[in-house]
Amino acid sequence: MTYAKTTAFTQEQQQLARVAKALAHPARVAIIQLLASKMTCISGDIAAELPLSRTTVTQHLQELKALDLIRGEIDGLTVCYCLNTELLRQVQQQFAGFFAEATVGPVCGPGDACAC
Amino acid sequence: MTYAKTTAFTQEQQQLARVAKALAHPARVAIIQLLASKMTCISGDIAAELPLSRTTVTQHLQELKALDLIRGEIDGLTVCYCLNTELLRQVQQQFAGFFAEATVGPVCGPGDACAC
DNA sequence: AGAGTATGTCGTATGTTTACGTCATAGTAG
DNA sequence: CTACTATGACGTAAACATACGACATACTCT
Repeated sequence: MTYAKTTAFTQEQQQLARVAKALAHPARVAIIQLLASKMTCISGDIAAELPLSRTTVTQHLQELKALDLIRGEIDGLTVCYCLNTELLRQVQQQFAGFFAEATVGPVCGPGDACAC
Repeated sequence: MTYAKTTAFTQEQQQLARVAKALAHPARVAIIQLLASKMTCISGDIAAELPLSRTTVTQHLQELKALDLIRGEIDGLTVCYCLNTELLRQVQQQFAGFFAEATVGPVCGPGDACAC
């Protein structure tokens, strides 16, 4: 196991990292923004809007779906993806908490507040 | 070039993805939390607090440093890492904006508001 | 049924990340 | 100067991510 030594970290850290990973590719960021901007849940139109092959887009969609950040519902021939706004709001809180924690300190530059 | 087709996405999307990638590993999340919790900028003590070898921790530190999320200053024999709170605040805003955009929609479940 | 369309799965080539041992460097202390 | 400590750089093996073409499935329409 020379990889993924994710055990031994807190659940909180692992969860944050997992979601961050989902956002760690421009295509997935773009997908979420797309789904947010269109009220209607589009399907394979997503693929058409991105500069990637349909196969690759499907792959990104599956990744987001695996984390339940988006949901897919079959509607006849097409598939309808929508944001899981409920979960997104939770994630939002999680990130907000993390950043709040990380930004409380004083600015630390050359000769600044930090005690180095 | 079968990888990193990050061109063709907006600067905003790329930037968000870049930072998300930095947070996409529990060790890096832990490092930032550690630096935030200790007022003083510790150095290789970080390695001692994490369940990873010193080499690996250094690698994660370099990754965070490459994005300028943390700064390292040599103080004699030890090195002093501190959060770049200035930049972190910017990133915080960026994520806040993204999530604000993503969470405005209605909840979309089976038979819910979305027009599928 | 048969043609056509929308999706997802599979295989695969290539690039990237993770983790770590070993070595080189540089300051510290005796 | 010599031994010692703290760091980072280098090399490397294994796991993972990305991108995509080709195939399989399933629904629609005539």
